[in-house]
Amino acid sequence: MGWGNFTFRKMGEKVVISLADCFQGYHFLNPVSIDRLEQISEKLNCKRNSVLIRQDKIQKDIYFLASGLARVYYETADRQITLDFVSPGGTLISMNSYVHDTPGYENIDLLEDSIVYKIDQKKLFTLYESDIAIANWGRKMAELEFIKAEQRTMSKLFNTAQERYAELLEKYPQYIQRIKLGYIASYLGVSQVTLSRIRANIL
Amino acid sequence: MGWGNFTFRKMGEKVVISLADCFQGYHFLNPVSIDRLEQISEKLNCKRNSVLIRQDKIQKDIYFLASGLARVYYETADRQITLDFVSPGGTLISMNSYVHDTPGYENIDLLEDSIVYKIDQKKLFTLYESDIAIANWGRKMAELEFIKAEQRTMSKLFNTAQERYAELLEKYPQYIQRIKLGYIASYLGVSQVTLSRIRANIL
DNA sequence: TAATATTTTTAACAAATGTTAAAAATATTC
DNA sequence: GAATATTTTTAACATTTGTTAAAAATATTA
Repeated sequence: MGWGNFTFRKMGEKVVISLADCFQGYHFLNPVSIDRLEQISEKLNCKRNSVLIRQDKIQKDIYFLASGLARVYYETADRQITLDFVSPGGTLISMNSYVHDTPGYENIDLLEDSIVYKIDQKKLFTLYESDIAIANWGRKMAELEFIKAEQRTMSKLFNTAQERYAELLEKYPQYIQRIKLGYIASYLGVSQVTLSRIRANIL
Repeated sequence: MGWGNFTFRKMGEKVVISLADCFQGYHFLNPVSIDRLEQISEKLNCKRNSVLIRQDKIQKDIYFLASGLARVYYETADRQITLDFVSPGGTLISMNSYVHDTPGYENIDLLEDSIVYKIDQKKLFTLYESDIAIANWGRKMAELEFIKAEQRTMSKLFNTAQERYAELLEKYPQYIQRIKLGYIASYLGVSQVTLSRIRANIL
């Protein structure tokens, strides 16, 4: 998950990341193993507002976002909290579902028309048992996703909402303008009213 | 720590987890692979208040806590935030350091005299390349640590400090009484004064 | 056990943020 | 492009939590 590490082209141009680059984003992989992973992948064209993963459904498969934009959020009866925005090259996964075959916590929606690759979990688990390069790639994926999640946690613990908003603006101006303030506010951990106040101070 | 310690000794319940059980906590492992892991492990007897991992040092190795109690925390110039308490059977790791060989975020101290096993990261990485069972065990470790961290995040996002304190009390009554309120307060994400108010309400 | 040090609770006040509701701005649809 | 719907900002007020400092309780040391 997370904002991909890929540099953006000119504003307005649509970023498209290849599936192989999504894989290699975690770890070097030899061509044979890449081919094996591609064979258990399926390309999907999804419309804006599609729901990829729902917290009440078992969603074992992994998605790689080739283009578009996604939002990851948790939900209770009365609240919805945005955990992350994911840009092309990023991974969309409900780790709990992927690991335990049970419903996870996260909902994942697409905020834009997107291209995603779906990897069949069952077939991936089979590859883990037979291909040590893929097993280590899968290890690396979990490790790096852990670190990304940890960085988000750290940022939320130690930086003010104002600092984090400024960071977002600087790092991803092209996306922020397309995302509803309510989503951003819940990502920052404040109410939308407070985010409006922050914006009024900054601008 | 008088009162808590007394209770503990009286109950005669010092928990000790074997190294093999620490390993198997993540995933089944065959005896041959367990043996390989044990060969790169070192048993350490550590005193209360020992520092295992410091955020400003590279600490690549992993520790398994066989007995005792540990605290994981992040620190800045003006604040210290407790992330987790770890009880026997748990793993002590600075994931960023373990993965990237760079200083991580976490400090880990022992709150009690403890027995820990240290696993040499370099040798572990070598095993990952040659033993597919260990590679998948390492994958499982990262995946399950991710899920544990996610659960902590979820709990902090959706439960009140009061609810989380009640949970702690129920889950680790024997430990909580031995931990300073300041540590618990920062784990809950409130000031110590607020935690005192919570306790006054509950009791 | 007395003396000292540490930890926890309480009190008073200040500051920050949430809530509700209405107005303004912007986007979408026909 | 006008009408409608959605999103964002602003205002007023209430509530929560943090801060500081002192008192009380508990633990440690000699």
